Amino acid sequence: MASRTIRTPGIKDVAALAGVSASTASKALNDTGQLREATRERVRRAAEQLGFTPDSRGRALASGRSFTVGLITTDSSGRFSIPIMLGAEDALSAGEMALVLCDTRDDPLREQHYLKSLVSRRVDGIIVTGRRTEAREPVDVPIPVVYAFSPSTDPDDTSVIVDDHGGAASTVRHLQSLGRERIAHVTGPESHLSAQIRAASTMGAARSGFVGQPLYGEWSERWGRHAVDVLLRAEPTVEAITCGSDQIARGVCDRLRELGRSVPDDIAVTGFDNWSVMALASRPPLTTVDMELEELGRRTANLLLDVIAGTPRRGQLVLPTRLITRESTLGT
Amino acid sequence: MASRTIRTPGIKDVAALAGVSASTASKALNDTGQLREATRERVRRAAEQLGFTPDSRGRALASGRSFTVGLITTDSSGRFSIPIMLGAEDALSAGEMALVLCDTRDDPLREQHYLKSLVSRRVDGIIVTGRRTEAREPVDVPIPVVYAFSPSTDPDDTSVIVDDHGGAASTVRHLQSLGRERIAHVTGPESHLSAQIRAASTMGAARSGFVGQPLYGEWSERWGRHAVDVLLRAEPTVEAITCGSDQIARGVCDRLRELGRSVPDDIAVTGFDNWSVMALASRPPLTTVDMELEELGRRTANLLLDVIAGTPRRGQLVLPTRLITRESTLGT
DNA sequence: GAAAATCCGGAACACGTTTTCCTGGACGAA
DNA sequence: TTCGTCCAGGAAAACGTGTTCCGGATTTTC
Repeated sequence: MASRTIRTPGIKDVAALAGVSASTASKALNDTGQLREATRERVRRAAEQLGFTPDSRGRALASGRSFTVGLITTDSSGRFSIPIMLGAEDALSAGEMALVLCDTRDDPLREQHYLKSLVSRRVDGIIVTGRRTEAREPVDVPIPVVYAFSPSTDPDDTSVIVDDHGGAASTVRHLQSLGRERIAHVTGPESHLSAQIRAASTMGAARSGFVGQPLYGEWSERWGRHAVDVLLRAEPTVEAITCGSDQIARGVCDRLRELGRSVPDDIAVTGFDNWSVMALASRPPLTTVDMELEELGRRTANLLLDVIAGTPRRGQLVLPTRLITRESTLGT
Repeated sequence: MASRTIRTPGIKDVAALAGVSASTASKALNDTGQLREATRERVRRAAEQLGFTPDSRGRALASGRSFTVGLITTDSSGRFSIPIMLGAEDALSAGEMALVLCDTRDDPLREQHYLKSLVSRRVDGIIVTGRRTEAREPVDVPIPVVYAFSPSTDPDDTSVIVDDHGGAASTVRHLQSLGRERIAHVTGPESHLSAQIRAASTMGAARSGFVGQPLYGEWSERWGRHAVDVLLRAEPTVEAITCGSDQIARGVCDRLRELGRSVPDDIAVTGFDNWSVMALASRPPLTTVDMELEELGRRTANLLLDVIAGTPRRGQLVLPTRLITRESTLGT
């Protein structure tokens, strides 16, 4: 029993080595209290020598905060949640906050479980994000919550969302500035709010230039290709096609090329998402709308930090999108 | 000063309501100690009535564990880290463990920072993952660590890696079973270990049937398209092309179709990764190798739990891949 | 030289839980 | 009745830190 298990040194060990009390050591390391500089330095050296790392569990207990926030996502496999997550993590880590990840896999039971776990961990706040732009039921926890991408149905909650409307309108204005008037729109399922909004905004911006009706389908290249056939049969004079996603736009480009129509000379095409693997691999590369999701994640995190700090900002914050112009409208 | 700020109820509140001491309440709720069933029930009811949620910070302090593990990833935007992360999170959450996410963005400084933070949080263990299959420097922390995807250079560390060799060989055997003998290989940069290994294994499995040399390039559709031109010029009699990634394979298929060559009737094609957005959108859909990364994440997490529990399993664990057969080799 | 102001550092407590040890009572056996 | 055994539950310590308060020492002031 001579040698006990080695322990990571605590503040008491540091204090002992420096010849002071634990409380003095705490003050020295946190630059608080009234201490002689010499003492401070002595403690610092002792801490360094022992490789002291403060135990944040103790700190959390003492401070009443955990310096942790939870991220609840209904689908982290999706390409929307990921950048949001990364942006949030980035902003939080700057504030010495850790992010614990909870993927509910769209299961309400799992969500309840995770919420309970986060409450139990006394996280300082929670970010809730989803895959759709439809508003979602607010979560019921005694902890600050901010919603990202999928807003809360309660308008008094804090939500950060994408400006689908502005994004769609920006593609139309861009095309109009290039002299394209007759504009069509191909997008995903009509049941998706984002598809509806983008379609409505596109029609609104194109005004009388809009040809036919929005073509609703699915978020796939296959649908994009098929939609071209449908569209050209009905509206052979179309000058530009705005698409609800880059996948659709890529399908549109592929089909147009197969039909011998030049993009953008004959018909200009725009996408939505700036999903690089689609937008850049498309032939030609796509002019598209970047939702700046990573920035959205950062903003969300900072908003959450504000709420935690006691200065909440209620309501929906709509973040602007950015138009990325490439060959599919500009040519080479 | 009559009413204090509302607090979330602690175990003492539960104990008071049930008319017992805090320690008794703890025993009742944890099914430990010697208590009358009636007392247990009384405490449970009190806890429920108050909506009591145990504070895991206190528990962590008392138990010496934090029930938290860290995940260090050098690139979480990449499509390899994500599934690993999700698999790990899945396996860990089953064990009531939380996962804190640390994206180093390939910056050694950030990595150091995160490691320090995780040590400070006294996480029970750390998972380190990367974007490449090359071995990486081990991290230096007094905490159990398991490496996923990118193994540690120290063979005594615990690492879980993908069977690149077996995956490549499985595509060749599949093609041979379909009667294809003359097999070529198009892959990414020769500087990438995974490209080298997949190429070597392909050649080894194809034996004398291998035509020419492996074509090294980049992980892009563009390179896949270009490689077809190079290959057909040099080896017009090739019967199958195995590719180092689905992106390359998709490019290969596209170019072959443009040249009027049928896939798979004239030339069969295989990919690698089973990246659905590539493999399924390709025309035709790709036979490819699924690295089962989510399973890899789960296995990694379970291995870490073993290490934490005190039964480490040292060395490299090579996880098998799964061949997914689709029209690019089978036809319709 | 004495009183007052200032500075430094330590003791004690708080945070919320678990765990170890202990006590008082009930009960059975001799 | 007395002793021993067993059981239910309480008191206290432990985990590691931050903070508040307080006393002693040193310096300043008259």
